[in-house]
Amino acid sequence: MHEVLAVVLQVRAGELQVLLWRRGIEPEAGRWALPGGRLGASEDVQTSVLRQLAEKVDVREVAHVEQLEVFSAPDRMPGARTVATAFLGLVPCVADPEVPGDTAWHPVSGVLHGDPATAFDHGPIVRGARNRLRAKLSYTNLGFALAPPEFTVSGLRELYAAALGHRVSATNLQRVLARRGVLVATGGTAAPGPSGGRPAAVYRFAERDMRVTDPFAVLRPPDPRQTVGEQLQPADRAPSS
Amino acid sequence: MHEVLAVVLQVRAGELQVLLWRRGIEPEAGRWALPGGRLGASEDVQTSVLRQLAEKVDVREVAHVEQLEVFSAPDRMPGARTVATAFLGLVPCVADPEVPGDTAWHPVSGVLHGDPATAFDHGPIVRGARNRLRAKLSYTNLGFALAPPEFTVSGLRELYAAALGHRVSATNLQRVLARRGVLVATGGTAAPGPSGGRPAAVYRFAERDMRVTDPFAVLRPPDPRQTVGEQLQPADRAPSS
DNA sequence: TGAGTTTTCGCCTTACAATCGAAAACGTGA
DNA sequence: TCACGTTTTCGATTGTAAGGCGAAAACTCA
Repeated sequence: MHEVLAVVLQVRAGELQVLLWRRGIEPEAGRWALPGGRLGASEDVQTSVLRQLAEKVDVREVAHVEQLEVFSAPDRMPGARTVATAFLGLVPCVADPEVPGDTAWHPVSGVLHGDPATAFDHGPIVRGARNRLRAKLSYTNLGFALAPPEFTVSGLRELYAAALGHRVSATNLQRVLARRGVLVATGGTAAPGPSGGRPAAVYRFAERDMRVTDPFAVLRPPDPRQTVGEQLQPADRAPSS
Repeated sequence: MHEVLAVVLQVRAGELQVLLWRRGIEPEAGRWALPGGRLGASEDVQTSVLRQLAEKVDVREVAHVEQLEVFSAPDRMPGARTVATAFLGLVPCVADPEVPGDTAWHPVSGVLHGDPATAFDHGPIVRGARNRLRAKLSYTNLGFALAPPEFTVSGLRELYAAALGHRVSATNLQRVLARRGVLVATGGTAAPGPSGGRPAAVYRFAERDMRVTDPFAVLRPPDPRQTVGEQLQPADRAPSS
């Protein structure tokens, strides 16, 4: 038996949260589980996870999906042996999808400390998803999947701080992402807050597909034409991990 | 049905090569396939791929194994629907494992151009493995899995050049890896070549387990104690991708 | 108009990769 | 034995990018 599981993450109330549903029946009744389900006969795993997610949230609100890892310990679940392919899904913070009654958002930091208790091996899966998100926020333009279409630098700073779990300098964020060509100024400005202050410039992400922005400078080809063997293929541009 | 597939890579004759076996029976008879096979009932996918690999090469020669990706297109193989979990395996260049008669090493650059022809979707799987190796060579100490226990900088340079597919500066390689604490001088020197020259210093890798050495400087915590939410767990040190 | 607030910009420091050149250590051949 | 070529290693320099700090800009409210 093969199942797919989705770790859907969103920054809500200044905190990184994960979508879980409360199991009503045994085994593990009362514990919280990741959305997902059985892989269908005529779909691949990515199609399957998007289909199953549609039962929990509006799929159009999921801005990015990628494969995480296979969990296959024989005893990871009671009953028939089940292999799980885990996915990471990201929802922009402006979306507020309607969720079924048994489903709710929970802060990731709490879940990783057992609050609330998770079913089966779903806790480690959430940890892996959070680690992947943190890493990719640093060397890709993945922020687009957490941010609204347009935003201010300080708004984006709060998103990054929540997702990364540490302070982020707005000055640096602006400069680093601008130099990499990730951020583009729209020209507009946002209304200042109630206590005044200079109006913030409005930005958007240049692209809304994931792209590696930090080409691991260490061992970069010294000259584009000095590569040996075959040339770089388009598929090589964004390694899945 | 679930199968595991291994992309076993090694630098041989100055070139990155992959271990393939020639299919003798239909379907796809005569084409070259990745080693692997059916997932057993009482093993997880990593155990399974190591077990199946033991039939092709001596497992003790595989210095590093990691999960790549799940391939699950319903029509990826004829017959019963089969989901494949692909793995990357690395063999040090000094090893020369005995392989069965139907099995042989092939240069990755040729395989990616259809020489020799590969079975099913194994071509794209090899491409994914090569891309993963190239990326991780740059920001981890993964070189230990391709190199002999002891080596000279110029020897290591050739390995990196073969795996990465572009020229690598020996001077920079030495300094970058030394500063990161990846390389350690043994104190010994290698015998000079037939045309003389200064004897090269002998180095080894400080660790033989994969470790991320470039902590994505961009959005690093400004101070270790300023992280919000939970602290970093040991499991967070080496994200699997 | 002045005080307070928030954002933005410029300068400085630090870290690291890449390049260049010199010095060190060896073999070969005159 | 001594000059020469070869190969490796080390030091100095340059360029790029990130992080930190503070000043200036732009707004609200009293």
